[in-house]
Amino acid sequence: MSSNATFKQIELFLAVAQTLSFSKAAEMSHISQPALSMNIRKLEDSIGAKLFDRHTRNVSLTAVGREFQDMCLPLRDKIQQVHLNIREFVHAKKGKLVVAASPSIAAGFAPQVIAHYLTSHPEVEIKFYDELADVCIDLLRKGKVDVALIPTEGLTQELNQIDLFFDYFVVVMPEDHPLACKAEVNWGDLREYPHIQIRSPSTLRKTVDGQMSAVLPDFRPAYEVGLAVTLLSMIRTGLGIGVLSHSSLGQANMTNLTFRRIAGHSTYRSISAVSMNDRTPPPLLDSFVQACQAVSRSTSEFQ
Amino acid sequence: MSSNATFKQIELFLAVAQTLSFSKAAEMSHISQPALSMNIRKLEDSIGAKLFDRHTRNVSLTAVGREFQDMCLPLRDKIQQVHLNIREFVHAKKGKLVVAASPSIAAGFAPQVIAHYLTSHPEVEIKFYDELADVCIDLLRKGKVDVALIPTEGLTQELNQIDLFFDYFVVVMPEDHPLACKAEVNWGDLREYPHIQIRSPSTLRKTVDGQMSAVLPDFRPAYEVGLAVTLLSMIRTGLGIGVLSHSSLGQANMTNLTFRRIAGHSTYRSISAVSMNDRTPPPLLDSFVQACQAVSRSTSEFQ
DNA sequence: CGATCTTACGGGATTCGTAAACATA
DNA sequence: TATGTTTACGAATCCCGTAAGATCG
Repeated sequence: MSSNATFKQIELFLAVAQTLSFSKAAEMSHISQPALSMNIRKLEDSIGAKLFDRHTRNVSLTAVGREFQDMCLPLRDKIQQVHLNIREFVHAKKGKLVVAASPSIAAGFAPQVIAHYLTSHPEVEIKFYDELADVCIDLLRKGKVDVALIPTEGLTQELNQIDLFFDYFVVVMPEDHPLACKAEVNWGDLREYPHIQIRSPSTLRKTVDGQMSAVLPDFRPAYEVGLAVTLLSMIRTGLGIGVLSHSSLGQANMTNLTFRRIAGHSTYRSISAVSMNDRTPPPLLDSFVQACQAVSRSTSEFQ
Repeated sequence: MSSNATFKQIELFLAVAQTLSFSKAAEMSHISQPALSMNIRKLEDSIGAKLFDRHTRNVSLTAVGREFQDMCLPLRDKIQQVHLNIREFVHAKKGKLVVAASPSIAAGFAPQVIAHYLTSHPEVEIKFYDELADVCIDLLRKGKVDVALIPTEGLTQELNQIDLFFDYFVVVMPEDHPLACKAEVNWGDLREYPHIQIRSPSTLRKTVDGQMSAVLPDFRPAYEVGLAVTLLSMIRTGLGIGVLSHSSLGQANMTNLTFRRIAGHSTYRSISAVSMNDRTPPPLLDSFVQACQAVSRSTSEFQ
């Protein structure tokens, strides 16, 4: 009647079924033989049928016992597999990790980190979102994402932030552009040239809008585009200049283009690995953040 | 560290994972909420990682918890399936049965019983051996066979025997054979005609040899063949007569042949369902033996 | 008589439920 | 403050190991 059979009882049953001896199975299982007897009896009671025919010198499986053995052997395999898998997961040997990054980070830093991470953790399955920073934080809050690589400004305390590197703003222009003569430029230098911006309200966009408005009250971009690739292409044809983050240029096609760092205030932002403070981190998170730090230290464009 | 997780703990974990509430899960599982808390804690300890993030107003799965849930859901299905299957097996709804029969029974009675049994127990899987009675008993002893349908003579006490029907010896001959004029024959009537026998040392063969030797000291068959079909064919062509059991003729081609019952002593044998006395019978055995009795009662050729 | 399983029994660990404490929205 | 989880603790239960009993070769 009762449906409570224990893993241990099944293990013990299989030991007896294998050895066809209570005493040997007890020794093998490191329990006393009477205790084993009782366990088998309990199991038989819960099943409602004898599993073994025991005579003084001979133990043999009944028909029900044989059937039960046939069913339990794959079951034990499954249980052991679950055990093994969860151990590997807990010990951060394999697992799943959901990563988000804001657009500019997704364009340069994040892919490099993921590639680097997978060389040392080939069994890990990474799901990646490239979304605006606000969306990343929302995904974090909802628990859809384990860690976000985003610019950090005014994060609430519930978010745990580990700084990775400073991402400088640069102005991108054709190689023969007048500004290319200067070693550094500042926000004021930019106001004379038509701007091309990415349409989405990214943190970069907001910063540029704010700073440009300060030096040119009725600032408006000449063009708005959806993708960074389009933006660079338009700059290359001489339609204007644009502000991007230094870290995102590593993966871009920069032929006939050059860039200059912007000097002054609000000319960089701190990029961090952000996770939820009050949630237990996935075991892989530590090693992933370490990979982020390793990449940010070892790669010149993130320094 | 410890690798002991209980079925119950997994059930409780899944309940909490489903409801995301300790109190609801406790109520659903009919245990107190603190007890549930403790079980989850034990499970977490044995896994070595937190499964839930609990805050006062909010319970959510950790990454490890999600992974564990993904692994446990199919595991629970498997466990429930084992439960269901073993229940069906114990309650004789489905299962396996290994049947053996001696050659003459395998030729007529056994197939009819099996066919009849499968109409009422379509889920049962029957394995069938047709072997000499001695071999059948050997298979019984070795536990390879659950029940044997064999002639019973001098069985030891370890064998449990349930009588089914009397199988009479008959002499088979061409329709125009001189003996066909008689309503009954006796062993002495047979000595004047050439005998054809089946080669194997079946119980039938042994009986015939014994009885014929009594009436004809240097009795020897004119021909020995391997199969009953061959024997009948040779009788049909007039090469001799042969003794078979009545029950085995039902399935045979008897064109141009007729048979007469042998009168006197040692002219029949008792056919029984034989199983091991000291072994727990498979749950299906009872119903199978009942099917044997039903067939032997309802079919005229077994009366 | 020896090997092997079962029963009996006492002690220790486990587990449960009630009640109180604790933590957040 | 109200809701929901954890801690504390006493009692009941479970489970194991030792020792004795039973059974068959």
